[in-house]
Amino acid sequence: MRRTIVDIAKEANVSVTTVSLVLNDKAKSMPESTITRIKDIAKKYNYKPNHMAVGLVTKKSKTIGLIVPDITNNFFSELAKSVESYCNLHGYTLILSNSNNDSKKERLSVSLLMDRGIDGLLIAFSQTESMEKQSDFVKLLNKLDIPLVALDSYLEGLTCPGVSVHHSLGGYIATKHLIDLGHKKIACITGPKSFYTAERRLKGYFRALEEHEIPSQDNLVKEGNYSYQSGYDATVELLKNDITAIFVSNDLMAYGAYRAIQEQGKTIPDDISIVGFDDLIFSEILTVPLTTIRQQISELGNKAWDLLYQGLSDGTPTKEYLQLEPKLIIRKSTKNILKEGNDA
Amino acid sequence: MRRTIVDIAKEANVSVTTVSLVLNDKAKSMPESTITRIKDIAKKYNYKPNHMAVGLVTKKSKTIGLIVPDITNNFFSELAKSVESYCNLHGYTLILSNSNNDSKKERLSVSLLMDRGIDGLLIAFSQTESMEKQSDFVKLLNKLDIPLVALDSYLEGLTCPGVSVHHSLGGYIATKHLIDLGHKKIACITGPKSFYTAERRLKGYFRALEEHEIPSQDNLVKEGNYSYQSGYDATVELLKNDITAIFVSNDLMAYGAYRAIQEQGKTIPDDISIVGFDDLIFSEILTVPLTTIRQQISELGNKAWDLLYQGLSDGTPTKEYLQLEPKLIIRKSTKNILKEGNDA
DNA sequence: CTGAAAGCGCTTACAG
DNA sequence: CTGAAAGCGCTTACAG
Repeated sequence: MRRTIVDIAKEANVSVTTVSLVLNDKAKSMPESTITRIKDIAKKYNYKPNHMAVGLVTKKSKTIGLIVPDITNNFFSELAKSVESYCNLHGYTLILSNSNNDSKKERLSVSLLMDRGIDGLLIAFSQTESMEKQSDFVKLLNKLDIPLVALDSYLEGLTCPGVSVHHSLGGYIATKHLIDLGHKKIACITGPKSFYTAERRLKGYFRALEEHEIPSQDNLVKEGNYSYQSGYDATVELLKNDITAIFVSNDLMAYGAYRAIQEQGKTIPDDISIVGFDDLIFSEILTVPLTTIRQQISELGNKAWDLLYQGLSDGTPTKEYLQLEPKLIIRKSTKNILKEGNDA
Repeated sequence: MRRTIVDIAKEANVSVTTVSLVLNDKAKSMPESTITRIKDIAKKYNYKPNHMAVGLVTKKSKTIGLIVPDITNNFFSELAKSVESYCNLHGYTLILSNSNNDSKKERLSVSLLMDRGIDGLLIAFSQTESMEKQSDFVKLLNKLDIPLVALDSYLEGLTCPGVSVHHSLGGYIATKHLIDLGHKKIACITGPKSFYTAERRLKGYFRALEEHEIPSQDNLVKEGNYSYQSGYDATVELLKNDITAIFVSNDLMAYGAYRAIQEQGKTIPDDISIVGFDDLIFSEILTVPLTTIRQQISELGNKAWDLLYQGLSDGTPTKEYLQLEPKLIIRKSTKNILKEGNDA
């Protein structure tokens, strides 16, 4: 049977006030004997305060919500894992919610979680909706009376802090790597342009080209939807042009590109160099291991937590949007076409 | 500002009792006018009952816990997604906890969740510990006063219901498929034998062999740890024998097998047929798509929820352990070696 | 320094 | 049929 603070007070012959004070380490000058007596009894019964009772009076649930588009996506499960560990470390519990890339479900999740009385909220937005429709959602979010942090995504007009990998820098680094290897005819397979991540990565691609005075060509940029099949399809199209390299906006599409290239009897990296983005575990074990951009997800979770915790502790209300440095992982899918040597 | 039941009672000129009754649809013969008046006011203020207050008096948190070894593993994230959707459907909230394959952390999670006042618990056990050490954990679990269901794993002596894929049947089907294709020299790469899943799958392999009067050979069974590298290593060893097929206990190890086979200049399925287990998304997009055993994870989540819900609703206390039928997905990595045709 | 008491926002016997 | 009141298990001003 679960004991209450009253049970302990009785057994220790003190008031519940005293028990509460002692157990919360708020007892100042109290006889050491009383303190140990109370603590001993609490330990004996393995006393744990009733979470709901505490929450009712303190108005804190010690719970935080995390909304992701799809926990099945490895990026988000890594993120959830990281965030969960930080939550636990600080005595918070994580409630996970999948929006299934559906903005309706996303809004529903927000209100469900709010009704639950979460103390803070982390959201990785699904980005499948037009800006206009989002504007009232943004308004709602800005009015929330709990700290909020945006993960790996952003909505126009949001006033909360956020954190993501520096996607445009990633696109830049990937493209620059190709340029440094002597490539000039560099295509790009981007994700849906309405996605924050895709748009930023594409921007990096353009910037790298521009900086090196390589004119960009519309027909060398194809839009996929981050799926394997779309990577395949885009590559089939792209291969009709005279290209030597492709920057692919995520690894999954890069796998599709591999297939298309192989089917055309061409080889990687001899005929076509490929750089991906994400560094899925499979990228390393491909027959031709994929050169790609790695996102440091656990660091992302760390920063996200820091940002949230700042809000939770009512520190200075940071509104900054952090961008973490992505990392180029050079493997075997890119080749230097200047010298007669092999890869990078 | 968040309204309370008192605010609504005042505005509607009724008692809080009445408001509570109406809002919980427990009002029997009450003037329709009063009901609508109260409901309208509630809607106007977007009233939501304070979750902690309700919980304090009803002793229900409408929260359930899910402990998994590693959410980063696609199997568990699929499972979590499925479970979460059923929870939400029934008005429950899911708290996710990672045990990181660490039984200490697993026990900690259980007590943390219990302290939180969850109404039910789903656990996919990490199976990295000896049976003896587990026995007190089992005792603790059996004493829990909330419904519990075991997921895809089991501990000796547990008295709760559970559900998993019928692993031994999966191993059987996989091996029988190979036998049906004319193979007789069939190796097996198993997972850690201390794992429930690995042990069961291996058992299925043996049963299929036995039923077809193919003697099993110790040197044709290698134990891996479910990792890519271990699949590779095991295959290198196995290839020293005269074999024509391998049943690999999970897809990731099968990928390692692919690499080893390829490095030896052999081809799949012409020289070696391979059957995996899991059906990861990558299995389909391999150069030689992998024949494998698919676990129907969303159904698993469904059944798990049903089992838990039965306990939650205090129905008949089922103690059954359900085993779901696995599905053979035939692709290109297995070949019929009897007739001169091609694959299955 | 300690304890009695109010109060957090609900639900639910129990009277009227 | 309705409402006053007790009570869920805590925390925290406020008196003594």
